[in-house]
Order: sequence, then structure tokens, then C-alpha cells
Amino acid sequence: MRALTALSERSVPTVSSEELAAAAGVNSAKLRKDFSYLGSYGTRGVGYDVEYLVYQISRELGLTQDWPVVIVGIGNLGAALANYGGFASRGFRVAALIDADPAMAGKPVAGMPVQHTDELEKIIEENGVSIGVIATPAGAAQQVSERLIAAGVTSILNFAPTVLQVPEGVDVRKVDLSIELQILAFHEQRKAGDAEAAAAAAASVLPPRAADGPTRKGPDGDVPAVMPA
Amino acid sequence: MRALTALSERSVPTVSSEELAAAAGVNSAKLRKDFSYLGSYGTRGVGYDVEYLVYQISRELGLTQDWPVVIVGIGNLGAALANYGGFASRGFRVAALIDADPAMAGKPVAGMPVQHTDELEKIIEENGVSIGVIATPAGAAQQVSERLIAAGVTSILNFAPTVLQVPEGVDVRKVDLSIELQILAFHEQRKAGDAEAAAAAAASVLPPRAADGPTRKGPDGDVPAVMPA
DNA sequence: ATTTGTGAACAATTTCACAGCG
DNA sequence: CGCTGTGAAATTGTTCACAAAT
Repeated sequence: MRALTALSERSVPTVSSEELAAAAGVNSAKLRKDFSYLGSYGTRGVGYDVEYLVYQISRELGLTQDWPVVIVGIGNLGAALANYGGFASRGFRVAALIDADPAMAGKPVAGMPVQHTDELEKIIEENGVSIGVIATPAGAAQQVSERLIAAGVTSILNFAPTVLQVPEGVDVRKVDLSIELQILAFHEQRKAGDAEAAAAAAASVLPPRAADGPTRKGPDGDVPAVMPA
Repeated sequence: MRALTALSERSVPTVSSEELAAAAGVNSAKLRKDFSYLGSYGTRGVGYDVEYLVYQISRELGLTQDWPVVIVGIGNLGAALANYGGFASRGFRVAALIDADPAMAGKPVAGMPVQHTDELEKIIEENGVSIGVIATPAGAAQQVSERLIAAGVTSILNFAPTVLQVPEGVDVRKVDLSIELQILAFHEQRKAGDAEAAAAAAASVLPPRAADGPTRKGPDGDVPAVMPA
């Protein structure tokens, strides 16, 4: 969509799967196959009509309608999310900011007064909110999710570092900022390790590990296997 | 790891793949297979030693060392990241906060003075930073990434809504907050659509779509296919 | 002359199911 | 007997390659 929107802004009328794939950094066959699930919107020998494709994808992805969301937990992250311009421009309207701290109540954040958790159910029902964002500390997240769900929310974006237990039919997506960094650090470590492997093996004067475990039995000998990222 | 840490805090000595899988919400066979890539750390008939497993996984994931990181772009999101406690507790040390706005220079954010972009190269070299976080507007992200990479950064966590073009050997992970919400909205729409499908079909008085395209030819008739999330 | 749309081939990942160990 | 470790099977996802369409 981002690549398409860029083309649209440059008034490019049509694009081939090959061009679009290059712009988006994906395989052209995959792109065509994905589009084919939406229907046959391309023209053979020509490509895809940019505007029409934007419209069809927007519609299919639900970008043509407005989604009211609530943000629960107005700490640093919650406030950053409230101020984040990317939401409004993509059809998300922040219906309310909710925090459990009574001292926060009434304080303006992103030009909107923070409301107390007591109001949670009322806010959700009055605004027909079906998507909630949880930016509370880990300890509060499960309870907040239960209240959100009881009040009618069926999709949750969870920034708290906990696995939420939710009933069937409720979607949860988790964003864990630390894990993203950890994944990078993991690969970073491997880059360094590969370079040092020979040297370390040759000059090993390190003591064996304290809690001595069984020797590695995996198929790759001593080389640690790659875990999926 | 989170599930394991919780067990460790409760001083649970051993855990079976079945129990741990239930706690983490995954399949027990997958968990065993994943662990087997690290080596054979379990005991048949008993399970895994929690402490030993925590240690082995930490080591393998690179959690035993400290990673200095820089955050570039100290807007709302950058400030939230700077204040985010989760980084420090997982071995990430914020070495510097960098912003292009001269007015920001010297201002304290998260108890640390913001430094100007001019200092970027110096900071990275002096601190041996190999991981950079980009929280700038989309327009600045590519240029920032190039400077980071030229100065020695080889892993980037990108919050800007752009696909970064980076040379071989540099890892990029992208976090796009809007896309997370869009994915939820997509499923939300489908939930609603499924319920309304029958009614809509029966009582369709809507005009045909304005820009009329070819009729859907996909194998599923008129039912939109599920796109991978 | 191009480029789509898509079966079929291929590749990766997940799960099953059970031999074998403690 | 319970539980790991892991081949084999099942499933899911991606890419190839080409007939069909314009």
C-alpha cells in the first residue's frame, strides 16, 4: 500500500507486478498471487491500474472505514501513541485516553483529557469501540483486557509484556519493543561470533561452564542452530 | 523466556515441555524441537531444569551481554522509547539520544541530555554502538540509516514508516504501529462482514461500484480470500 | 510484445507419534 | 512409567514457469 500510494502521488497510472514488487522489496509472483485473492484487477500486457488497486486494497483491508480506538495506560508509551499522527491518517480515531491513576484524570494529553478507568465501560459502549490499545504495565494488562472485552472490545493491541488470556473470537496482537531489540542483538552476536569462532577455538583458556550439562547432540555438531526470527 | 522466568521466580525446579508449552501458548513438540537445536538439556522422564534452561537460552540469545544503543529522533515516540524501562532490564543501555533539532540539544529526556545529529558519528564510535533505533519522521529515516551504518551500526530498529534501503550485512527490523492496528481492523471487518453477509445479499439495494472492474474470477466465487496476517 | 493469473514444484515450518532413555 | 528427542508426515507458504489475455 505504501509503495502504491507513492505511485499514486506521482500520478503514475499503471504499474506492473515486477515494478511494484521491486519498490516494495518482495517477489513479483507472490504479489500477483496475493492480488489474485482479491480478484482479477490487473490487465495482461499492461499491469495494474494504480488508483483502482489502491481502492480495492483499501476496501479489502478495511481502510475505508473509521475505527474508534481507546488507549488504556497513559504513561510514556501511551502518551506517545496518543500523539502519534500515523493513526489518524489511517482511519483510526482515538476515542479516549484512559488511565487508572486518579491524578491523571482530566490532564490533557494530545489535546484530549485523560479519563479514569471507572469510565472505561461507558466510553466503549457510547463510542462503539471495538479496538483497544493496552499500554499499561504488565501487571495490569490482563485485568484491563478483561474489562475491555466485557465491554465489547474484540481486538486488542497489546504493548504490555504479557501473554493475554482471551476468549475465543477476540484478536490480540502483541508489540514487544524489547523483543525487537533482542532479535537484533541475537543476530548481532552471531555476526561477531562467526568472526571470532576460529580464534576462540584456537586460544581457549576459558574454564568449562560451571553447571556442566550434556554435550551438544544436535545434527550440526557444535554450531548453534539458527532459531527462527 | 518470559514463562521460564516466571517459573524461576516461583522457584519451580523443573518443567516439562508440556507444562511450559501451555504457559507460553505454543505446541509442546515445537518447543522440544527448538530446545533440541540448543543441545540436549532436558532429562527424559523428568523435564527441563528451569535455571539451567534459563541460563542456556540467555546465553544463546545474547542476553548475557550488554548492548549500547542510540535512539535517533527524540519526538514523542523517541522520548517514550528513552523512558521505556524494558530496555535496561534486558541488557540494552541507551548510550545517547540524538535529534536533528538544535532546539532539542541539551534538553534532558529520561535523565539524559539530547545530543545533536552532528555528534552522531562520534557517539557511535566512542561507545562501540552496533544497534541503532530510528524514531524520526519517514523523510529523514533513510539518511539517518546511512549515517548510522557508515559510522559502524549493523542493526537497526526502524519505527519510521519507510522501507530502508541498506547494504548487505545490515539487519533491519521494522515496527509499524499503524500496520498493527490495520491488521486488527482487517480482522474486525471480517468478523462484522461474516455476520452481515447474508443480510446484505438478501437486501442489496446498493448501486454497483462506481469504477466498475472485471468480475471476481477467484476460486472462491464472491467470498474474499483470507490474506496472511 | 508484455504482463497477468495460476497450476505445479519446491521450500520451509509445524505437528505427529513413538523409540528410547532415565 | 513419563517425558525427551527426533525421524517422518502433514501442513503451510513461496517461487517457478508458462498458457492465456490484451
